[in-house]
Amino acid sequence: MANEKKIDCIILGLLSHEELTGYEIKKRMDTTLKYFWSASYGSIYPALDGLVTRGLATKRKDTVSRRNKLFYTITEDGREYLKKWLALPVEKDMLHYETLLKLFFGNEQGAEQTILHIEAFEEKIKKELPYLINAKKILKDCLEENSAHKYYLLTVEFGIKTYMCYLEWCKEARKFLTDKGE
Amino acid sequence: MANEKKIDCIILGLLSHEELTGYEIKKRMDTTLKYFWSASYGSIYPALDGLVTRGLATKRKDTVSRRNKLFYTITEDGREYLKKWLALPVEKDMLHYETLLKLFFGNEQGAEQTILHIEAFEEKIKKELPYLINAKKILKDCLEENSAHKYYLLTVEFGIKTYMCYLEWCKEARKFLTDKGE
DNA sequence: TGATTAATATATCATACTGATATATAATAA
DNA sequence: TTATTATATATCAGTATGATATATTAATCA
Repeated sequence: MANEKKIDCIILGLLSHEELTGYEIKKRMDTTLKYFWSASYGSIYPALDGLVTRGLATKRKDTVSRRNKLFYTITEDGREYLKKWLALPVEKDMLHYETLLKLFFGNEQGAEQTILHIEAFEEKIKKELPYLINAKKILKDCLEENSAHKYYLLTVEFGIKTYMCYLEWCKEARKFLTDKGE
Repeated sequence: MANEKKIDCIILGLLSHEELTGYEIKKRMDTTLKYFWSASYGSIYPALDGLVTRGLATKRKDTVSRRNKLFYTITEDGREYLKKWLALPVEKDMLHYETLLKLFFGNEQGAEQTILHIEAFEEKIKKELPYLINAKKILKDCLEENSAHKYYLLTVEFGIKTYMCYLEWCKEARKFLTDKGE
C-alpha cells in the first residue's frame, strides 16, 4: 500500500457513493470535484479496466437504455483498498496556477498586460462562484438525507471561501498595479 | 505558438531574471514558486537541453567554483518566445488537493479520521505562513530596487491571503465535524 | 585530523496523466 | 427530415512525476 495511483483512489471514492459509468465519472470530475481535482478520459477508462482486473470493481453492461453504457460497482476489496488509502496521511497538495505564473513573470510584459490576466482570472471566478453558492444552499437543505453530504458541503465551503479570497486579492492586485503605473 | 511546454516557459521566465543552473531552477521551484507551481528534475534537465538545441538559451560551464555546474542564460529568441507565451490568455489553473479529496470521501472513514487530515493540513499551512509573511516584509522594503519585485510581491500576497483563508476554513470545518459527531 | 553527514549537482527512467482525437449512437430542436 | 448537441467508450503521442543513481564539495563534530 505504498504506491497508489491517485486516479484509482478517486474512482473508488466515487464508486463508494454510487454505481457509475466512465462518462459519469468524468462528469463528476468536471463539476463536483473541479474545485480541487481534475482528471481526463485518458486516465479514467484505463484505470477502470485495471480496477476490474484487480477485483476492486465489477463491470456490467447497461440493460435499460439503448446506449452501450458500462456500469462499474465497487467490490468489498475495493472498499477496503479505499479505506486504507484514506487512512494514510496526505502526500501532496499541489497548485498549478498559470495565472500566478504569468503574473510572477509580469516584469517581462508590463503592468497593462498583467492586469488583463488578473481580470480574466477574476471573470472566471465570478462566473463559477454562483454555482458553488447554489450547491451550498441545496446541500444545507438536505444534510440529513445522506451522511456523505456533510463532507461534500465542506469542500463546497472550501471552494466558496477561497474563491471569495481570490476576488479580494484580484481587486487589490489590480489597484496595486494601476497605482504603480500612474 | 500553440503548444508550448509549460516547463520551457517557466524556465525561460526564471532565466529572464538571472543566469541559473538546473539545480538552482529546482530550488526556485521549491521555494519562490511553490505556492502556485511545482516541477521535478525529470522535466527540468531535459527541458534545458531542448532550450539550448532550439537556441532559446545558451549553456556554459562554471569556471569559478570547483563543482561542475552548468549555467544557462536566456537568448534574445528565448526572451521573444517568453513574451509571446505571456501575451497568450491563461489556459488552465489547476488545483490537485489530496486533502480535499480525502475530505470529500470522508463518509467512508468517519469524522475522527477526517479531522486528522484537516489538522495535518492546518499544521502544514501554519508552518509555511511565516516564510511568506517574512518574504512580504523584505519585498516591501526593496520594492524600488528591481521592478520585478512588485510582481513577486503580488504572488506572495496571493499566498498569504489564501493560506489565511485556508486556516479559517480549517477551524470552521473542524468545528462542523466535531459538533456533528457529538 | 579523520569520519560522517548534509548539501550541491547532473542525469535517467518507469510510470502516470493530459489533451486531443476518433468513432458512434441517442436525444432534442428547428 | 435534418442538424445539432449530449452521451459514451477508447486510444495515443506528448509531457511530467517521483524515485533513484552517481559523484563531488562543504559542514559538522568527535
